[in-house]
Amino acid sequence: MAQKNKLKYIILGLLGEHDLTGYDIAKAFTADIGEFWNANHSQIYPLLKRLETAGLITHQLQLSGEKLEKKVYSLTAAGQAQLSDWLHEPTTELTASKDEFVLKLYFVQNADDPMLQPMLTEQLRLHQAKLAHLQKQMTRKFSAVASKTDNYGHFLILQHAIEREQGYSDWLAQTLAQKTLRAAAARNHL
Amino acid sequence: MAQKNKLKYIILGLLGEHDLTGYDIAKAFTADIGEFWNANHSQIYPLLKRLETAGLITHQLQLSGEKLEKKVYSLTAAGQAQLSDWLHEPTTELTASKDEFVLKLYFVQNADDPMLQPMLTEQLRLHQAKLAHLQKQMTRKFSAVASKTDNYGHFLILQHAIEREQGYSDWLAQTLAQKTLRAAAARNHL
DNA sequence: ATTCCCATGTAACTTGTTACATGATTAA
DNA sequence: TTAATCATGTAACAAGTTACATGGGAAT
Repeated sequence: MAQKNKLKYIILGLLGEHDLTGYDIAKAFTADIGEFWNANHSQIYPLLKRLETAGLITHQLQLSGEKLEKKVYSLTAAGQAQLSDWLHEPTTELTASKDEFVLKLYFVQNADDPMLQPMLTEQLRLHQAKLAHLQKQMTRKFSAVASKTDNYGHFLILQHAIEREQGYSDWLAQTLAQKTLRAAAARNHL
Repeated sequence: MAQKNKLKYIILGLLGEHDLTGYDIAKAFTADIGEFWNANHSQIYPLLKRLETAGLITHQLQLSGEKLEKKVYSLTAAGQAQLSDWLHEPTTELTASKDEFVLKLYFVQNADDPMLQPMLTEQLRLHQAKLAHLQKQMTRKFSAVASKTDNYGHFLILQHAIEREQGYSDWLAQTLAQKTLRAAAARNHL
C-alpha cells in the first residue's frame, strides 16, 4: 500500500499499554485489531528494529526456560510523544474498503443474473458467521459492566465491527429478498 | 499490499462494459468504484501493458484532434474468460477495513478521555458529509425505476455504501450521546 | 494567454505478502 | 515423542504511492 506507516503507530500504541515481544504484537492482529488492520511477523520484526534505531522503543532480553531469548519491547518517552501526536492529529482520510465481493457485484450488470443468488447467499453465510464470532467476543470480554469504561477503545471497536457486520448481513438479506420478489412477479406476468 | 492483483480484474471488468482509455479507467476510481477500491494512473498504465502482453486486452489508436493519440483498450476473448472465472469463483476472504480512526479509538483507554469528544464529532461530520454525497449520487443516477435493474451492480454498491455510512454515523452519534449521558451522571454523583 | 482537463508515461520508494529458515518450550 | 505453540529472523516479490516528466485540446 505505502500508506503512511500506520503499523508504526499500532506498535507504539500496543506498547503504550504493555511491554510486549514481537510475537505478542503479531498475535494482536489475530485478535481485536485484526478487525481493522493486518500485519505479519515478517513485517513486524524489521519495523521493531527500525523503531528502536529511531529511539522510539527499547528492548530488554528475557529468558524463557534455559535458552530461549525473548525481546521484550517497551515505549520510550520519544515513542510516547509520537504516539500522542498521532492520536491527537485529525483523521480526515476515509479509506476505501477494498471489498472483493462488492467489486464483483459491481460487474454484475443484470439483476436476473443467475450467479447473483449463490454469490449473495454465500456472502450472507460468511458475514453471519463473522457476526456470531464477534458477538461471542463481546460477551466474553465485556459482559461485566465495569469493563466497558475500562478498555473503552476495545469495547467501541468491537461494537462498531458488530454493527458493521449486522448492516452488511441486512443488506445481503434484503437484496436476496428483493430478488425473490422480482422472480415471483416475473412468473405472474407469464 | 500485494493482494492477488484485484486491479487486473477491475480493469477487465470495466473493459467488459465499454472500450476505455487508461485515462478513463483512472477516472472510474474517482466515481463509484472509488467507494471500494483506489488506483492511480501510475499503476494503471503499466498494468495495461502487461495485460496486453498477456493477451487479455488489445488497443486501437484513436486521434483526438490533430496529434493527440489515445489508446482505446478492449477486452479479448481470453480476457473475457478470465473475468468470468474471477466473477464465478467464490469470494471467501473478508478483508480487514484499515480504518485509521478506529485504530486510534482502539488506543483510547479511558471513556472520559477529553479528546474523545472532538474526535467523534469530527468523524461524524466527515461521515455525514460522505453520506450526503452518496445520497446525491443515488438520486442523480437511479431516480428512474428502470435503471435499477439495468446497472444493477452499480445500484447495489451505492446502496451498500450508503447503508454503511449511515451505520457508521449512527454508531458515532450513539457513542457521543452516551458520552453526554455519562458526563451528566458523573455530575449528579458529585 | 492562461487555465483546466485530456492523455500517457517512468522512477524511486514504501508497504505488504509469501515463502524460507531455525530453534526452544510446553502439554498431551 | 510428537504436535502445538512460542519466538525471531531474512529474502524475494508484488502492490501501491508520490513525484517527476511531457505535451495536446478546449474554453474563457
